[in-house]
Amino acid sequence: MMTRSEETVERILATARRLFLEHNYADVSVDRIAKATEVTKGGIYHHFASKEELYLAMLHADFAHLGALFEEAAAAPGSCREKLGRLTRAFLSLPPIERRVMRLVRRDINTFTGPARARLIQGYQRALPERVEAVLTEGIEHGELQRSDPRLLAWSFVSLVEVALTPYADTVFEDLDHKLEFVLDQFFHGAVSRHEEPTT
Amino acid sequence: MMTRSEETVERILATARRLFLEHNYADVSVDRIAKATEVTKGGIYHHFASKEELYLAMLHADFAHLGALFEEAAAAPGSCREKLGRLTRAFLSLPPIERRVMRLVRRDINTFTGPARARLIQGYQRALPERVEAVLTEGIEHGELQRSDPRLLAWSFVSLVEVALTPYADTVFEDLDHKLEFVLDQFFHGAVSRHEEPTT
DNA sequence: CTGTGTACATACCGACCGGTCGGTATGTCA
DNA sequence: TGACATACCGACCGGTCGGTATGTACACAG
Repeated sequence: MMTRSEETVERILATARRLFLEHNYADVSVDRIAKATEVTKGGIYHHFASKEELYLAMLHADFAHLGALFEEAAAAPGSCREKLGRLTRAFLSLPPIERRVMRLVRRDINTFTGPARARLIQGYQRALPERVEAVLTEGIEHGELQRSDPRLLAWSFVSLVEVALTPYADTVFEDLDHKLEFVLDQFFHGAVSRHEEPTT
Repeated sequence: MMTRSEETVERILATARRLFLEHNYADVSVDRIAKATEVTKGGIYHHFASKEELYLAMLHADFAHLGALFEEAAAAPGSCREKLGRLTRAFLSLPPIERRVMRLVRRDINTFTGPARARLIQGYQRALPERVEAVLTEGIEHGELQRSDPRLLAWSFVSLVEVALTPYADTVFEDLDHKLEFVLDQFFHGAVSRHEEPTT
């Protein structure tokens, strides 16, 4: 069972997550988080040493959570494409608020410097791009993919997924399956006209 | 010849560009720009109505400049791939500071709301993604590319170029040509092993 | 019932920010 | 040379922010 303290911390983190997703790091004041959580600023500073620590704690918790999810999706057997498909499906199936956490890093990364920044990047890398990279490295070794830098490919893939997350993309695709197909096809086969017949 | 006023404005814009590239919009105070330009805050507010206007003026000037450059690169005749190649080469050949301006929008976009935000997005869209989209639309009509949403493809392509802009990418590729080849190959043909022989 | 630590609330500080404003130095033209 | 505009300075204001110092309600141990 949760102690009252733990529960308060969770409430603060949930509120902070929501606000930080909607606004800039700088535009979300500690007092604002406090009021939205129905706590006071003093209450927040009882649980967190600084605004920065609160922000980082929130992000790293989500990184750990999402990282485990992706790990599981990539672990099951199958081809490179199947693994990436499962991983991406897991991502796209997340509730929007959790999904968008992964974009926060890219947005607010310049707010931090030094070790905090390094940890932030590392946390993000481990949660998503490195999982993708592992799958791709395997794909290259098995001859499924041509020899290319796996990290760069991983970033390309993640970028492609992010494009599919835009509101505009939702107007293009009927459902998640079509969206997923676009991402995978574009990544694996590119945009050129394909002349080979479908393997009926 | 430049008047003294114009010259000062240019100096302010140049300093602002540098600082805004290095730090968040919120973290760059008007006073900071003033000190770095060796002007006072009052001096800046003589030329610009607000911090926001200063920021937007800087970005839109760059958008116009870069947009014209890309327009020219895409205008010359050739296949879809050749056009994108020229456009991307023009981009990659820019001095780093000008190149990175295009990433600013994505980073600071959440700082603004309402019309300023809309204009910002529009300015960026017109300068880069729409040029790419035009080339791709043509490519689809000519049968070079498979039928797919051109805007989504354009964003995918731009994302791919952005990946190639990371410092890590510089450690992977020997020179600009290899980098360009990676971007184009990945976009047009994807990551799978290609079994067809090279067209000697 | 009393002591003691935890979990907050309240009040406040110092720094800083965007923006204003009165004044001044430097022209430019009549 | 005087009238006026432009370019710029520097002090200042109201407001907000992150962070702190202090008070207090309450759970639980003895």
